[in-house]
Amino acid sequence: MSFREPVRDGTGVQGGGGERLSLGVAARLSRYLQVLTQAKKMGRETISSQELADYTHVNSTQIRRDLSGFGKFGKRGVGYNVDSLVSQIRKILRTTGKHNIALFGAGNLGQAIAGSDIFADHGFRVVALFDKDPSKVGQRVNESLTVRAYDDLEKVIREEDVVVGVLAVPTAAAQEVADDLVEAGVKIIFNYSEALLQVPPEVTVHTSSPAVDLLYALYFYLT
Amino acid sequence: MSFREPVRDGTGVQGGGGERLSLGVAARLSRYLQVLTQAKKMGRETISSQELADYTHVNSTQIRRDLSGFGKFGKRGVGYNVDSLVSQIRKILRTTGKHNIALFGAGNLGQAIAGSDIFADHGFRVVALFDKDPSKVGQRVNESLTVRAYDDLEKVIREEDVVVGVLAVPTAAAQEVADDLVEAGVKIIFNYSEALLQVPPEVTVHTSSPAVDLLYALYFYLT
DNA sequence: TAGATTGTTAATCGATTAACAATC
DNA sequence: TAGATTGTTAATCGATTAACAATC
Repeated sequence: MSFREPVRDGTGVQGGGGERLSLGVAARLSRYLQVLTQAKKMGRETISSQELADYTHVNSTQIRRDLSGFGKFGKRGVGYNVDSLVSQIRKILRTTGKHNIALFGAGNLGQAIAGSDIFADHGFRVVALFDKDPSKVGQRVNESLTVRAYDDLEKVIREEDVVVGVLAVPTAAAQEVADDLVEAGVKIIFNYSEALLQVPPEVTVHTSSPAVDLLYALYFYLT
Repeated sequence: MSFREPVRDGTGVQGGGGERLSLGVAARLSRYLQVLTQAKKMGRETISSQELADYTHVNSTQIRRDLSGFGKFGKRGVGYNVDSLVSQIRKILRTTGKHNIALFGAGNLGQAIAGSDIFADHGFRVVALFDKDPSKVGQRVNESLTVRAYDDLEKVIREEDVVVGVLAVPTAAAQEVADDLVEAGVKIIFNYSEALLQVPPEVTVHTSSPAVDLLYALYFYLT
């Protein structure tokens, strides 16, 4: 079977061609990748679709179906090789490269993000940390990051090739930063504040919502 | 997926009776609630299904469909009353009560969570903050929270009626805390570490995954 | 071999969307 | 009234699941 020709079979699964994945498939592949990355760190060599299902809360048949649309990655009776599945999914999601992030807000949350591996593990690099508080500017938060002045935003975004802006600022300040990011040409904004951000249609905002997930889990606990 | 519900009328929509919502409906209602809560804070009196769609990334027809399954909450030509929709959804999700949370880890992330409104806005109250570092025990992190000794876990969980444990601890420490929470009878664990937690089937783990959402947004940006 | 797990099919359920009458 | 937006239908698409042969 050739992977050149775009295979459209009505299942929403495609060959390795040039077409876009559906929203659902892309979201699920990203989740598999997260679990696989961590499994790799823990020294796991193989993982079964059932284990992936336990960790991602996606049905194991769905997982096998998602993966088999792109090739035969598994080994019957054994499972999937963690290493090779990671590279396969990265290829499918086209996220094999490095992508630069600018982080806003050097408070508790900003420092927690700067010090975490969550972004780094997936090819994202925090290349700049901004804060409006002049007394924080110049402060070193880890080996490679120093708090920069907010006024340098546009220049830094351009020079460092930043594609994602992450907002760890107070809710009241979030819209202004978002506006400045849009102005500077950033197309993806990750919002950790509670603000409902107004942005042009070509810009994607993702608002982090731990309480939403909690409400949802609680519903099933209570009923 | 561990939650199966009985099939009703084929539309996935139900009357206001006592039945369980489907996973999808419960998840979406929770998201509407988040946006409505913030809209209320901003002084909005009404909101249209289209605005809700913009903020939640759920189709506006889907939103109207979800809501109309429980009653006629909107006013044609006007939209939905924010206040009344908030109480309606809370009623549907049965989250009108208060629920207590125990937070683990008094580092940057733990302090960020303790100082945020995200949980409080949805009826969750952080009633205890634990840390294993003896030098942090007794430290005050805000008006009502003082870092407690990890050894008091079981006693505090029982006395304070804690239903959710939130892990803001290093990845290497997460499994041990999870085990102790399970032991103490907690059924919902919210995991901010990268660890893949092993828990019994009756316990729900939600692992926060900002990088996953980012990967996913990036895919659509790059293609 | 025996046990385990993939890859795949087929049936059903739920989500998505366009369209539009009802009505505020 | 005129414009806006809900509530609802119908068609289609994607997700979910059980089941099981293939095969490691």
